[in-house]
Amino acid sequence: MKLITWNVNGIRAVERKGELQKLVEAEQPDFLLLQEIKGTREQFSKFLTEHADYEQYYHSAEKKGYAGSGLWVRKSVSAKFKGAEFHTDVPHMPNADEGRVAWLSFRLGRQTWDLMSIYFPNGGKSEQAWREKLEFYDCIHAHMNLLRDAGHRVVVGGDMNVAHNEIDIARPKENDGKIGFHPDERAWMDRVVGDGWRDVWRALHPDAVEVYSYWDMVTRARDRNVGWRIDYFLTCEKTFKRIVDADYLDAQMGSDHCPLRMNLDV
Amino acid sequence: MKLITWNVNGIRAVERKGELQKLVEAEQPDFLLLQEIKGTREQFSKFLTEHADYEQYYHSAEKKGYAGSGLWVRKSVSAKFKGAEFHTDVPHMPNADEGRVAWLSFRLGRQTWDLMSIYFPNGGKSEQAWREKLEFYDCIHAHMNLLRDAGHRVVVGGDMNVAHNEIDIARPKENDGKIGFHPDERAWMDRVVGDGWRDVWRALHPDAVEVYSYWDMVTRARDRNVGWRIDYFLTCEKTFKRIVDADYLDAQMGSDHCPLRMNLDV
DNA sequence: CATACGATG
DNA sequence: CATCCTATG
Repeated sequence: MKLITWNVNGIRAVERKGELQKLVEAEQPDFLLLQEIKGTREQFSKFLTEHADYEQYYHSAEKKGYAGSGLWVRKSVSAKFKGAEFHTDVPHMPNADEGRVAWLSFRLGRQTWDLMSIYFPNGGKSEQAWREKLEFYDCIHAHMNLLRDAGHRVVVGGDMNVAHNEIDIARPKENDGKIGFHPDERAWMDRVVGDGWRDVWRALHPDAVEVYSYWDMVTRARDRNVGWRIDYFLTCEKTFKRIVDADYLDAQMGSDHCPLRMNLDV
Repeated sequence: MKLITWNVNGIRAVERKGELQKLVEAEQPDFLLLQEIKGTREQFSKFLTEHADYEQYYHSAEKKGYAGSGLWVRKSVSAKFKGAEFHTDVPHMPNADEGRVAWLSFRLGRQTWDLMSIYFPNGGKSEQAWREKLEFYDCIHAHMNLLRDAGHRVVVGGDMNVAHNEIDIARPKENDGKIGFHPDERAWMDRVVGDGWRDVWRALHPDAVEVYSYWDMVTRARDRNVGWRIDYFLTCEKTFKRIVDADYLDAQMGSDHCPLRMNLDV
């Protein structure tokens, strides 16, 4: 089972550039988790809404052109699901109108799976936005635990807008305390990992350096690989045991983020 | 003496495309009258503000990125001026904060010249805008008369946002009564011409058809030459006697308008 | 369709 | 630097 998560920075933009098509054709993922779709289904082309091979779910922000998330499932895969449900609501979530969660729940055999595509807030807009980012972290963490405690297999993929450790960021000193590398955010990652959740790619590559998923466009940081690893797959232990591999697709262009892929032996 | 008037639809855009440079190098006009510059001097490049061969005057709107006019004078020409003054104010003008007039007054020999670059209002935004467009017409007409009555040689060039007669528009029937071909606007042109002002190009080419200066971008009307002749040079009789020729430069790209050129034997 | 703007990242 | 938005023509 192949899963990819990608912050597309405008799904219409990556489609216009042909980059989304390239990814889908080359990888043919079973699940594609999307963040920052920046639009609504009504604004999207048939490729994004009536794909022959995928069921395409979106959760758009109320505010036009802002944030939003999505989740595609290969039809040949979803055909095997029982009782599949698409959700967008997580209890006690701030920013509930910003379309940050696209969540598919389904049964496969006797197991219930929860697959969540999440675009965590940036939090740099205002003091209020920063407080809501921290709330958002706790809200998601609590919900992940709840699903796991119910015996589900849980996968959370997306742009978490935080680099966990110094190894996950090109300029740790310069960014210490800044949005995206603030102690309070890093402490959340610590708590989540300490709580038994696995940062899949890092767990498989504990010592790998200079691997990032986001680069600042203003400074053309991608040219020099001055990046941040802020896009993750997090899974419960039981799911992690099934992981085959995970890789950042850093050759994929079209966005200021690159996709993260993982394969699962289900 | 070569004069060109051009509604550039954003002077930074025509510069970025290299089209303004092409026009200036190919034509080397003595005067270049500009409309819809859409910006301020502070936003402009050295090419637009510190040209080796031109003095470059601008009148920008208060509202950012909106309207505005300009006037370039070849330095070798302005060197012969006495008492040159750049003006932006015309008495009783509505829309006085929209930068619609860039006006150079100077003496050459014993004669005083007034050369005005004017971007007339479109008037289609609201009822209020329509009323102000008609006011603007009268304000300009009165001012032209005033200068002429003072014994000046007067040239007004710009986007007048009205097609005078059926011959001046590709689809007269469909646009009858619409903004830009409304009886009240056409009547203004009638009054101005009846008052001794010359529509220079039309006076030289009374029967020429299918010659236009503006084409709708939405419908890609330029491909089919479905256009409007709304950019003019108007001169007083005494100036008209000195006109050598006039032509619309319809091969000039970069804007939704093409430039109008005229040569004057001074 | 195209040039501007402003918000957001 | 790049995605959206809206206003304007």
